[in-house]
Amino acid sequence: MNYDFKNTELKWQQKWEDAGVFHAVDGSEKKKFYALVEFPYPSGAGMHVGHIKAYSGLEVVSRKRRMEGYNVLFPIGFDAYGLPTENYAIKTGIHPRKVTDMNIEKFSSQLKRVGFSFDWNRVIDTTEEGYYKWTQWIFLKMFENGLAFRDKTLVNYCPSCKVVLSNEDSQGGKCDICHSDIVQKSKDVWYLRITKYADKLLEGLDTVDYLPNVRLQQENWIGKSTGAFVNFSVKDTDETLRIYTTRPDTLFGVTFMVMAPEHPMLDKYKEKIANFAEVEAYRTECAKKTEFERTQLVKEKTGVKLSGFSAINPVNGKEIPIFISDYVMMGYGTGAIMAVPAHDQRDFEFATKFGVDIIEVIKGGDISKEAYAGDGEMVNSDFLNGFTDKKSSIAKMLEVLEAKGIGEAGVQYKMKDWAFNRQRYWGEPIPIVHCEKCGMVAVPYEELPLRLPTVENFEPGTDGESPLAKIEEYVNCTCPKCGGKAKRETDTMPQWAGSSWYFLRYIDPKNDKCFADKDKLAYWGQVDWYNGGMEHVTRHMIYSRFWHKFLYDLGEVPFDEPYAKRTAQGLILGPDGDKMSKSKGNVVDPNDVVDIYGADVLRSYVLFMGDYEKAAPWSQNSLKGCKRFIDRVWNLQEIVTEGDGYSKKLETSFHKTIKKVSEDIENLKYNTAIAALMTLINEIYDAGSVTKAELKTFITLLNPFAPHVTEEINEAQGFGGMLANGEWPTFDEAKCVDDEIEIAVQVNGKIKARIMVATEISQEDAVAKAKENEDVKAAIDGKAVIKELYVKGRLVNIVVK
RNA sequence: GCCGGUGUGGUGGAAUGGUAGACACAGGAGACUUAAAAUCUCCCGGUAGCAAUACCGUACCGGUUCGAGUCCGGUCACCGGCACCA
Repeated sequence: MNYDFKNTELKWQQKWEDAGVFHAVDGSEKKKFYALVEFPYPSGAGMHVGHIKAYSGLEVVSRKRRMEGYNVLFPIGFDAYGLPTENYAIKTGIHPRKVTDMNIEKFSSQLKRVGFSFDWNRVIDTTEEGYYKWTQWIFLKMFENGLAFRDKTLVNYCPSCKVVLSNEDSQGGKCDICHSDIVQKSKDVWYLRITKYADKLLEGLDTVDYLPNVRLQQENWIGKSTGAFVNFSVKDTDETLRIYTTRPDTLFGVTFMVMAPEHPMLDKYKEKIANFAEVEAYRTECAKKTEFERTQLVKEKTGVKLSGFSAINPVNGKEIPIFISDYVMMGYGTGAIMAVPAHDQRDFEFATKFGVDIIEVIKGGDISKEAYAGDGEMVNSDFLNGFTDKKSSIAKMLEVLEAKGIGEAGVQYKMKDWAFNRQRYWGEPIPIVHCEKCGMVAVPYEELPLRLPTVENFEPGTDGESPLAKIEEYVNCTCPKCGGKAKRETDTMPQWAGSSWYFLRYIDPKNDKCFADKDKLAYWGQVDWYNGGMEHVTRHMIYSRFWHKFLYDLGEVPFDEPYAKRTAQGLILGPDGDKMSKSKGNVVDPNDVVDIYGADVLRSYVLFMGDYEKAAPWSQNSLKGCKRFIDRVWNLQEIVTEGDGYSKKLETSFHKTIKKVSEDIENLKYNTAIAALMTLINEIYDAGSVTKAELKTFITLLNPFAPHVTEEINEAQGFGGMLANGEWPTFDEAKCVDDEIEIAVQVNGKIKARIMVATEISQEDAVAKAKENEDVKAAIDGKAVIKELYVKGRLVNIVVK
């Protein structure tokens, strides 16, 4: 009997849709479960099997939860704003709207062919007016609350093309298009003040259940450091040069200071700095370097010593020189550092090259060779000498410094404010108007959405302007405040905007009064389980946690953390072991697999191929193993016999398998769950027959993995109903153990025999029985028994001498 | 450089400190077939042996333990994240 997967799969997909079995019910009496997968970016290339793996994990969990009686929300949508679509539009002249619709169409059909149990009534598209209206709304709330602001930054700029370039497009300091030298140009950009939420984002990690690795990456990204701010006075001025340090214990070792070349104090004192021309030359040199180049470690230190401009070390009143160097960044700390060459390798390299003194203040290293960054006894440090252990006494040390007015405790974060604009067409318009009189004015809420105008030409403008800047009827407007002439902001939001709150919209996707109804938000609450790629755990997840916490502070959402639990799947590599990519030509299209083997085989294979959290190469051969398995499941119908309950032979195996599959699904161990079902089917075939009740249990356990074939068997056998609405099997812990088991017998830890014993055998009986074995007898013959151990259900170990 | 993770057959991978290699792929032998595919049966870490069996074996070196793939210390390799972060 051949299994016709093609027609069967289509048939059940239709039946599920007709019956609406996967629709989440708002406010249902049942317990709720919200499973979230990262919504895809609908690219022209279509989906690859990696997407299928990413969704299959929670697909299995969702199907199991429904059978366990939960009201499950398992939605899908499309994160459709972004560069690839825009670039495709520029190349082909097809409007991004049209391209996006086509791609969404393609992705949807691919997803539907796999039979995912998504709630298709709640699909969202971030580029739809009804959606981005609320993205703009949240932005305006941030603007209103001072979290969205404009500031200057340095960008890679090509003076010839008059275009702002990304780091990727300006490698080696040359423009990718015209190959002329790139310069760093100061530009006004939008920022979201995510740094204000740094501590909340960090503390929130204690209240959620993320994979350890996910948590760690977020902590590193936020990069909190504790230390001190210290004020150095500048000689012959009233100026204070403020620095941040994590090592206030080394203050007596400070022999010079370094300022970032962009430090604003330099311009303020250009009259006083005797060699300002040299400073300017160095700055020009630095401006040519891209951020990428500047952060390369392996280059030699460069810099300029300021003449006529020096500082006073506040701990000992000594005069010390000030340098400028590009190893100090304007973007971290205060843009200036105290240099301690004896105990910081970078300062050491600089001091060695420029011939500055190196003073040891912590014993333990050899400062003639390299800087010593470890702990040790403090020396040459006058009133700080008593503080021997830097970790426990740093707080007390700060008290002393504070009392003397030298500095105070401080905190710094590596995380920077979020640069929130792009000079691109295909993104959410930033709803701000620039008025000559009133400055920046928010577009009134009732005018949202501020629609993205339809244009013919999507090329970015010259001088780093958005394509929108060319559309006069869009740009020119009246100020909502004073009614005078004004110009619209023409930049759009970055790709990360729409995805920062999408999980909230699934809760109430069609609401046009608010982003989501309060009662529905209260009912669905947090996302119970969020799964996605490791590549999104820093930016996307931190950005969305930030937005969510902001909305919580506004009283718009009932929980401060959006995701209760976060896991991540490993990549599917190409058959060659490389990362799948179009350029390498090693991409596997799920449609091809569904055509040849069917959706159930594809679904089973992506979960069976290995540890869900690890990367694994695609293997067309291994796929066949899953095909055989599905066929063998179908063919169980040939050996089905009448009869209720489990047969004597298989009862224990069934209880064990129910337990194993149930637990493995909860622990991302889909591969061993499927393996357990394969083991069970092998046992069934060995037994030669399967009862109806057994078959029903088997197909129910397999249903989350292979829903189509199991529904078909369920129907063919007249079991009634749909498995999608079925009940998850239960097991009896007492029935998970066999009466008799095989245990190993070791002598001095080496296995000598294997014997069958009753499961509940006592230590004495087990040891006695072991000693009856001929091989064991031979091994212990004539030796003194020192110790006898019995590990229940595992082994006997006899230690002899 | 710093912080994580991983290292097991020809391959993907299993193993609460307790029988290493479950499950599957590939390979080999056989059955069925005119033949092939499909299916079914058996074998399948290495060395020696006809075999029973013995010894070796989870990157490498050492330790703890009756017992280590698993725990501890060190080394090497690969992967991921951060990175002149003061």
